[in-house]
Amino acid sequence: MSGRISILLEPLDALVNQDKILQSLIAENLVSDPDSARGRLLREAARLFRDKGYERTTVRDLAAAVGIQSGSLFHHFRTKEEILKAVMVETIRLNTAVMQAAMSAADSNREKLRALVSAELESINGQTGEAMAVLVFEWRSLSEASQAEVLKLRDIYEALWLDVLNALKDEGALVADPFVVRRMLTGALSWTVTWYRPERGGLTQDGLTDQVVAMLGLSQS
Amino acid sequence: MSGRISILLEPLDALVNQDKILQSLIAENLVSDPDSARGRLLREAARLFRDKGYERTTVRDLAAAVGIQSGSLFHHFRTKEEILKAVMVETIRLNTAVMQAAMSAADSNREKLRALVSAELESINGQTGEAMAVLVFEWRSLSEASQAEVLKLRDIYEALWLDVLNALKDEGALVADPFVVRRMLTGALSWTVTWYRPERGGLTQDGLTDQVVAMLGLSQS
DNA sequence: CCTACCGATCGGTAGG
DNA sequence: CCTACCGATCGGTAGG
Repeated sequence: MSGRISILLEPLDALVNQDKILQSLIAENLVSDPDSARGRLLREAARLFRDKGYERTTVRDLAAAVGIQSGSLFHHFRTKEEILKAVMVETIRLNTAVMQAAMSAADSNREKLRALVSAELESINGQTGEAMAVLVFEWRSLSEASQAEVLKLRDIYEALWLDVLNALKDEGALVADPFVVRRMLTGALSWTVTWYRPERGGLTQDGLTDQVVAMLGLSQS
Repeated sequence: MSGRISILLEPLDALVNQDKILQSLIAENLVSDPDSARGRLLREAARLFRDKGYERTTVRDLAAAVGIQSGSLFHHFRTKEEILKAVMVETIRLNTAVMQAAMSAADSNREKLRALVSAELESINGQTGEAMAVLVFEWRSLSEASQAEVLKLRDIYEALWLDVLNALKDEGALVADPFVVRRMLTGALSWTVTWYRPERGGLTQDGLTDQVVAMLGLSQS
């Protein structure tokens, strides 16, 4: 599982697999088609929110990013906050699906944890528009009503993590409390968006995943 | 070191010690006296920035928190951003001093790491006005000129962490890369501000420190 | 999806 | 430290 060939193939497999999942979610109307007007707006919004923050991103920035006038935005969304909510809802839906697929492909709990870490790092730092970092850092910009709505989806997502961490605890592989570990990982992984620059060389995303797993005291199996 | 008495005394010792450090920093004009107009404003600003974010905090919020009119703020600070910079500078100065003291009191590298984790958790979640969380989460709200200025102080602070982590790596106690571990810890520890509520019971700050150390695979000594 | 514009609020200023 | 106010910019609207 750690030979030279799998290192080359894994990212490719993951990409193909992720595209299949995306297509089926679009078909079920759970996420927007990236080629639609709505989809393109959400992708640009996610990028802007991630890079400069929700509060510092104006409706004029959002409109300019997709080449329309600011007033035209409100044909698609009633408020700016609704755009933030949509970004979060679609991000979490896609990621939950991607992670469930990655989990079912893994045999051991250690591999499952590695898959979760890897997928979340990809979602936070990836160029594909799924900005998990927005979900984490802009949470308090969401109205309470929207928070409650997104929280239901988040609970499902978090349950994936807790199941694996609890299993590792039962195995004796994990010493610390699974709940605390998950919260620490949420902070640690999202924080990578501020410093991790894979395009500058150095640590690959796979190498970073290894480091996270090593930090937890779990060998790579 | 882990008897019933030390559990009771440690927090008190830490408080007394921290106050001594604060007094000497005030004497050197490195941080503002908490009882001065400037000091009270910075303390309220830190709390507001931490709780609702810099962008969402208006100059009118800041003025109201100390009972003056918004225009009067600009007698003390030329711009709102200057207030943010002052909060960050004074926070990092105080914390560097507190940490250096904690380090010199510790014998082993494991104890030093524990002291660093404990001090940072206190600075992030404490009620004493030293809001490390602001330094982390509002970094991008700082102008580039101010960032460069604060960065010099941060480098000293980060060096404290890297020295201890590198020593633990050399001892064989740490498996992962010290640099990566420190960045992960930055995210993990600051993220506690969003979920950790010691006043609600449950995990104590000491217990949380234990969990973090346990998560890193380092026993409590 | 555009043009034209709104009321509110923002950070900051002038003069005392 | 206050009163009174500013220009700019914000999210959002009306009518086409």
